Amino acid sequence: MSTIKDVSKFSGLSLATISKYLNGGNVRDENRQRIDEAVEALGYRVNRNARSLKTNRTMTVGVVMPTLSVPFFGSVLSSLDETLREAGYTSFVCSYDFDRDLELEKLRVLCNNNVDGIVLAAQHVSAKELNEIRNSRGSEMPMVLVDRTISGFVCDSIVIDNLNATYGAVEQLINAGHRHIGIIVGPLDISTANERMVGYRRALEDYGIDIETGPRRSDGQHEDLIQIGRYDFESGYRQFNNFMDMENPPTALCVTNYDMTMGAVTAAHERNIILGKDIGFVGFDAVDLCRIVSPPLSIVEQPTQLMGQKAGEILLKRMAGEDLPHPQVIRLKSYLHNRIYKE
Amino acid sequence: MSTIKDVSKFSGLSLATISKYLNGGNVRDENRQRIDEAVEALGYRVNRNARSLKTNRTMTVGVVMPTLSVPFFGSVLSSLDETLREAGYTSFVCSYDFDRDLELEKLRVLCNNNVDGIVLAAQHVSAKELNEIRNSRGSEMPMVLVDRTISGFVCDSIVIDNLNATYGAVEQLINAGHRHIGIIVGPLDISTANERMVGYRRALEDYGIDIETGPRRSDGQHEDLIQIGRYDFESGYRQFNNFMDMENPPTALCVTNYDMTMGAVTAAHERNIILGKDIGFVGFDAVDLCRIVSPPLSIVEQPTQLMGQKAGEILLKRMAGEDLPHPQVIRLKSYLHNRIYKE
DNA sequence: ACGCGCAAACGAAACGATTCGTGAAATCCA
DNA sequence: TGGATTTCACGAATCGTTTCGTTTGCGCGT
Repeated sequence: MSTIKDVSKFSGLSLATISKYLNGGNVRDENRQRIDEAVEALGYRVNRNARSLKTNRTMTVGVVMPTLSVPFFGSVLSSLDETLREAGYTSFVCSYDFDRDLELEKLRVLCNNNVDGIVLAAQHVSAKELNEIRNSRGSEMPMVLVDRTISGFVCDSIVIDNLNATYGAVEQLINAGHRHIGIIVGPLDISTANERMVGYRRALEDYGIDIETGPRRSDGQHEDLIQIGRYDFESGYRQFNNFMDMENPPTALCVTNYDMTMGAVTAAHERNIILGKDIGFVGFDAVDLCRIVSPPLSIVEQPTQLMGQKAGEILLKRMAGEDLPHPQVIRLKSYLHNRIYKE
Repeated sequence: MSTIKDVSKFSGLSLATISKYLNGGNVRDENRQRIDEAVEALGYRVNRNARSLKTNRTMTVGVVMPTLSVPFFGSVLSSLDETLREAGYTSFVCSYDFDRDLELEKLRVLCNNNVDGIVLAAQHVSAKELNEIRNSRGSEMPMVLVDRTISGFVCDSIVIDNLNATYGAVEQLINAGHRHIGIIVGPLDISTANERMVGYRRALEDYGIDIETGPRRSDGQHEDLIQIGRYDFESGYRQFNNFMDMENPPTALCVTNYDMTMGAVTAAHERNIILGKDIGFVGFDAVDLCRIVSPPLSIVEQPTQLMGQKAGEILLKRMAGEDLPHPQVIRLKSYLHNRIYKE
């Protein structure tokens, strides 16, 4: 592999001149040509390691996600990457596969590789650990949380207004006359799941509906209208069936992510339950489905693209050293595709 | 940020000794302690850039995928990452979002960042370009193709035996008595799609069934039993409907990836067609579905985990400098979950 | 007590870039 | 044409490691 020295020898110019030109500086036209020639002839390419050693910048961003098997994150990543790329940064993506230890390890590895910034959809990691990571180098590591936040950790974040997302969904079901409404949420240690549950609770509260409202089981107990899943297909499928197997099933259902929505829809099909007609239904994320299933489903759509873009923009600013008023928290609105069933 | 020099000063030992110890060398017990103390006290962490500059190794692997929004790749990535991680490597994932230019760019960027090896699910890039990339540094860059290959590019690859996958699927349909069988394949510039189509053709051929066999349209023309989709939900949905809208629809269908299978299943539900009963059906990848839908679907399952693992193993060997007999091509068998419909 | 051998510590030279201060050349204007 | 001013090239130091060849020092046997 040829180095800048070789280029220097080949062209008869000094190291400094070559370097300057390569970084966008001005050189005499004649020299520009000689350098170009030399670079071409030698197949020279800068050694990023050497450069980074001097400049303390790698022009890379580390991205850490819970998984890469869920389209939601794929979509966020895609626009995030685009935003960063336009500014000359490359994003390196890691998944921690929902694993606690791996989540921390990936963050550490990225830091050790001197990324210039980090985008993180956090789950298990604690505020203390995150602070440690953020301060694990000279200057504070630029960092943006997406989708999920960690309580107690003050940080730029781009999240969905999850509370109002489910609030709106449930509100719509209430307005359609439902009073006995179930919800399938995700693991409560994930901030989004928790917020979505709160939105559900608050909607019922605001409309004066006791969560325990509705028929009782024959043993006098209320059946639990909040079912906790694991954000996967299986959970949606199983919890939907749980609901339907109740003595007094809810008359409407809200399902709070893509995979679980798919699971619930599948289960419904199997039981010949027409969603939107036989029972009220609002799903999450599955916008393709909502266009295709008939009758169309009501779906909460999350602005994944925007989320990735905003995250990128803020991170870029931080990396550029702009100091914004400290914790920039952007709460994006979701959009409720509202399809009222008509005969 | 403190450097190894600081550690040296703090501990009173020389640079060389510290470095040696940090890289697993032997030092006197007393010194080991002093170094540990110093490292702890100063919060020292090695600078990977400086290290890489000297060693010419970064202990990182670049992974380039067509997209991150498809569970298939997510699953491959997960086991690949695990395999590499166990050997001390970190994998950095990039997606090219099906884009030609981006595919090349990502590869280049990775090379410039001095990854020690590359795993690639290739689509648009040419053999020539790949060779250029592979030789764009002193020694040949270790490289493994997964899932998709590029004709003319000689390289270690882990792929599915796609031909026999569809062959087996179609064979099963034939054995069940079908003679008028349709297939939905992906874009033919993707090697997997092409191979799957060939498998379909060959099965029909081997069983003496003319692809043109079956009833003709009223205008005397045969209708096309090979529909080309784009490997997405939409395609599966649309092409399924295309098939069913034919004058003489096929009596059985093979759908050749996850998203298109989901699309087809959705369309079938909408038309009240029971797959496996009303028409013969074999899908791809959607193993969760096959367990859940009733009657269960016949599904071709691809060994994604194994694929990631094998890719990792071979890459590790290459990076370690082992020279295996040149192009290692591993062709993994898919598994046909065969559910015969019974009343 | 002496020297031998081995293990461990050391000094210094890289690795391949950037950058700062300086000086030479080119350009300008009167 | 000469001096002022700008432009551009250069040398040398530096970033934080690893590593090679050498020296130091410890323990042991006789």
